[in-house]
Amino acid sequence: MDETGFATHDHSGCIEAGLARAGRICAAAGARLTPLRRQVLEILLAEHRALGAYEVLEHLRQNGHPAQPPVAYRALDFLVRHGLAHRIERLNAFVACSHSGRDHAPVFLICRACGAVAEAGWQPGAGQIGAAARAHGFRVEAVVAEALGTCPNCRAAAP
Amino acid sequence: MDETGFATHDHSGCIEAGLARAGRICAAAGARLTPLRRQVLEILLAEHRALGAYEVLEHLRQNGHPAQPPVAYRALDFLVRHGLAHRIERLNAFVACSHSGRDHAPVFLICRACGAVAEAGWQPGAGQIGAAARAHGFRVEAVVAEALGTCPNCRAAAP
DNA sequence: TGATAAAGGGTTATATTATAACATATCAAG
DNA sequence: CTTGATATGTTATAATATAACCCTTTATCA
Repeated sequence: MDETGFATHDHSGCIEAGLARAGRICAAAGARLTPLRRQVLEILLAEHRALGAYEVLEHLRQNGHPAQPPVAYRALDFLVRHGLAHRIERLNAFVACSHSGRDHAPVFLICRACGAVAEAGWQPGAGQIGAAARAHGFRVEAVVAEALGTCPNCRAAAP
Repeated sequence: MDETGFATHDHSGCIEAGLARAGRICAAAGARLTPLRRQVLEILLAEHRALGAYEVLEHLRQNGHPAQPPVAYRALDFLVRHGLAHRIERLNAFVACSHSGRDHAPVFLICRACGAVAEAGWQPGAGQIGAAARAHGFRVEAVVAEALGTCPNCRAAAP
């Protein structure tokens, strides 16, 4: 499975697959997926929404880890650097990556009602941001693309 | 002038035009462009970059206004609600709007080197975010679209 | 006009998000 | 084993943002 979207699915398999994929990516990159980093990724994978760093910290503490803020931020930073998680700017929060490829440019669909975050791929350089950049002579190095709205599940529940 | 981009231009005229436009928009909307709000807008217009709320606050204080944080945040919130300024999520900062129309969906080009922010219009619903939303059955209500990179001036200066 | 509701602004305190700085521990390479 | 690099633990604090309260100004209308 490359992308989960808002569809319901087997979540335990989803977590296992995410952890396995993370192991492969880190091995290939020569990066160390330590128990702490793995645990933070597991926390993110267990939700289908973005978690704030202090929420992650709370989960760590509930797991018996007496962590201080830098512990969460450093692990999250590692995951983001290696493409295993993404930062959602609009929410000051982090979400597990649900795409396989490295170096993808994601666009996020964030549900206001339930907090779920779907991740879709896109072509940086193509489309309207690319056109605007070319028109201004601007060289794009990173893109933040986040849409807020309502997911189909929540519209079905409260239309 | 509808858009400034990264081109150099007459800045005093730029500020005056922005304030005049703000006056028209507020009059049309029945909103009050009070001296404080006008002053904050003027501070934003005087730079071509995004300013943090505390930077705005610092400018207010230098102008003799003994302001506390809520003063800046409330004025910025007003400007954003009325489309006179935009919040740049990636920077936790605010920039004066450089487009005429109300209810436009902006995309921002943010230069890493000089901090300048250019604003381009776009068609929400069209393009790749719209396509991703349709594919997921997601209803988009607001979009954050921000590109980080280098502007032509900075690439010319340090290629 | 004067009462009154609604909006704006002043101020204090505090919540939330994020990082600097330094000590200790663990790992990988020679 | 030792050494350099990476990771983690810990304290303190910086940076961003808002709650809550009070008073003033503005708009509305009997």
